[in-house]
Amino acid sequence: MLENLLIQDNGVPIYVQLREQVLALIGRGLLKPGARIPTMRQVAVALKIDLNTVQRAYAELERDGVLTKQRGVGTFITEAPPPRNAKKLLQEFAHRTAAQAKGQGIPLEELAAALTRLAGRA
Amino acid sequence: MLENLLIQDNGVPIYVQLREQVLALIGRGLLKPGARIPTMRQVAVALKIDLNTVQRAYAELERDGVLTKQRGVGTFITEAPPPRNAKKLLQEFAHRTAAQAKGQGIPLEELAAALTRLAGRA
DNA sequence: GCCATTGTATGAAAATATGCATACATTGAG
DNA sequence: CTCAATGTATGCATATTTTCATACAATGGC
Repeated sequence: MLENLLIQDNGVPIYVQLREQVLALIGRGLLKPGARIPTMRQVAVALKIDLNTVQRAYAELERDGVLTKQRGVGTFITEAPPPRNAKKLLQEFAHRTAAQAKGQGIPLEELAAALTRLAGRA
Repeated sequence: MLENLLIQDNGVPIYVQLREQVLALIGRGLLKPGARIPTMRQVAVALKIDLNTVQRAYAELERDGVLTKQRGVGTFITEAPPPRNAKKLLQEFAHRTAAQAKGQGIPLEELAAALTRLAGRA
């Protein structure tokens, strides 16, 4: 997985870049549920960033139910996605995504189409 | 143009968000070469951010040859701006969104449907 | 039990981002 | 020339981000 990570000096905080890239890898299916991901120390060394910075990224991913950390063992992709009030969650997520897309100048129709295509490949 | 700008509290520096969104608007064709864009003060007031922050975003865009600032006059899109790939932007955004949705346990099909509904109400 | 591995925690320092206030410099309209 | 509009610049305060150093805690293999 380490070879798929790249930290850029573009003003975006390192922990944000790392968090988004892990999410992207999961989305592409390169990281499957239950899979082990590199230790925080490995990531820190490989990307030449601080352990605390990795910790922050991992912590946020765990807070979002994406990762599960096990002390002394390692960190893994969460097996079952967090089950919550699915409808409310979906609506909130959709609105947030719509706002982000609008900010990027991306038409919602095109985004919806792209997501449908991605869903088809699952 | 101001109505197409949206600053979020997602850890990404404000000046980065602003810079990227201006680039997105150009790539989308909503800002054409030679067109005048809002003054830095207008942006600062409209988005409720600091003048210095706008200045930084505009400065980087000028450094990249995207904008041309004229003291006492205004700021304009450079006549021959570097091309921006709208498709790539959409794909990247879609993948990122898909990853986030997956991490939240949201089926892409449902998200796509929800976004389509939101698009219809525009 | 020992111990290497891995995650967790803390405190300090430096760099960066943001807001706030203020002032200066240039341009064009009148 | 006068003046409003606009970009440019500076200093200070605060919060955030990152690095550095160091230590603690739990797990599993031996």
